[in-house]
Amino acid sequence: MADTTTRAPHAVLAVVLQVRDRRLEVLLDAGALPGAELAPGESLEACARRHVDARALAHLEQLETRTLPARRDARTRLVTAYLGLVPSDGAAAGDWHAVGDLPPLPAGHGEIVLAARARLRAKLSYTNVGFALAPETFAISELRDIYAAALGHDVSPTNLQRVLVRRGVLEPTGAHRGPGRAGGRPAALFRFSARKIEITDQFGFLRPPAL
Amino acid sequence: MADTTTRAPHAVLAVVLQVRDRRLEVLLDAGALPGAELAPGESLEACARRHVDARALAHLEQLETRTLPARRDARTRLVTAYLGLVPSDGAAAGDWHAVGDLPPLPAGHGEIVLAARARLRAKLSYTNVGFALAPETFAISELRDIYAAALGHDVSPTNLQRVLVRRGVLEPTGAHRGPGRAGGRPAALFRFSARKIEITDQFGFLRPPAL
DNA sequence: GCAAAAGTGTTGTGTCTACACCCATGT
DNA sequence: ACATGGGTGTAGACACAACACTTTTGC
Repeated sequence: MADTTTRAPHAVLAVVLQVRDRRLEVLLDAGALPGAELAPGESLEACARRHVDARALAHLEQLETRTLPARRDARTRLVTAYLGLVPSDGAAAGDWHAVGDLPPLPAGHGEIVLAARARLRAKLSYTNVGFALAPETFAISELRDIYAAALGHDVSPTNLQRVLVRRGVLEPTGAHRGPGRAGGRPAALFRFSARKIEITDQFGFLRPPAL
Repeated sequence: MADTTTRAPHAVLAVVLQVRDRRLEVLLDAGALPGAELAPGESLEACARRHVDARALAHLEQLETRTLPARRDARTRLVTAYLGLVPSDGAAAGDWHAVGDLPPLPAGHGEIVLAARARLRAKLSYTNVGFALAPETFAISELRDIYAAALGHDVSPTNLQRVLVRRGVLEPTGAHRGPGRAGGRPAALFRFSARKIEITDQFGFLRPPAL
């Protein structure tokens, strides 16, 4: 439309995260978080997907909206940040950097990445978001590596399996993976029973009375 | 500034909640959520406080940003919603309505109120946000009524006290409230040990190894 | 003493951690 | 046989729900 230039700038940034080689990585574009100016009539979510390989995104959610100093003029500049997740076997094209070892970023981008990681860590504990980081099917040891990289601490495969199966988050496929070069028992393959986000641990306390 | 009218409209709405008479209530302004257009150079949070009695707000946090249909023209209209909380003994001036018995609201406002209530309910379980709904000091039975109204289900005073004290959220003041007309044991008065939000139940599961 | 309101004791249950042990495969 | 990697059994810790019981007040 002709009034495009009369709109105050509103940008959408995406923090796209992935686990590869046991590290949590974020997608950068020209040394910054990928993003775009919101076009007239465009939804925020559509804008977030615009500069990301949308097919690879298994999950996308809004993080927060901030005012950032503008790059050129001094006017208030609004930025809405999104968190996107890509499975570890997804098309990994792009400029991925380990979170926690990032190059210098534009003002504010670093904080947004940390907010995204904090959100991911919290949601791994009480939702099934893991599906968005894991391949379609996987062995528990593979899932363990993904959780450990995302959470930043070691995870016991024993308990990971039992917790997620008890909650109904994971289900066995019946298939098995062949053992590696050095032998070892074949690993059972699992899948996430749902591939969209759900809360799996609803009540921290104060649940409603049984009757 | 002279360029005010050239900015695309970005509004900030506030869902201000309060418990009064054992009901969760929301503040309305002229039949809609209170809000304002963002002024140039103004922060989102300052804008949210602008049309609310800012002294009474014990807590304010951002909810989400949406695109809503504009009221007059057909352009995309961005709205950032905030959740504000007022203690039950705060200055209650304003047009308060019971959540769940609201008059017809502008498009989208109803959903935002429900999102705010859902956020409050979740955070009551794993943070100390209760401080923002409760008076400075209170008896457990009073806190019970506040939690029950906000959560929408009955709450046991026995367990509420033990859970919150064990977590270090509540602490006894040592003072007691005189008994009512019909007698009864004097109630001990408590306070929240912190008056800003903290996470009190950090790990739902998968906590880091003990050593 | 009795009713009312508040607080404590105690038991049970569910969910998680930790760790020992058992199973299936390759060499 | 034995090393390697995967899975199961089980005991203990912890936090919360439920409910009975005791304490402190007014009448």
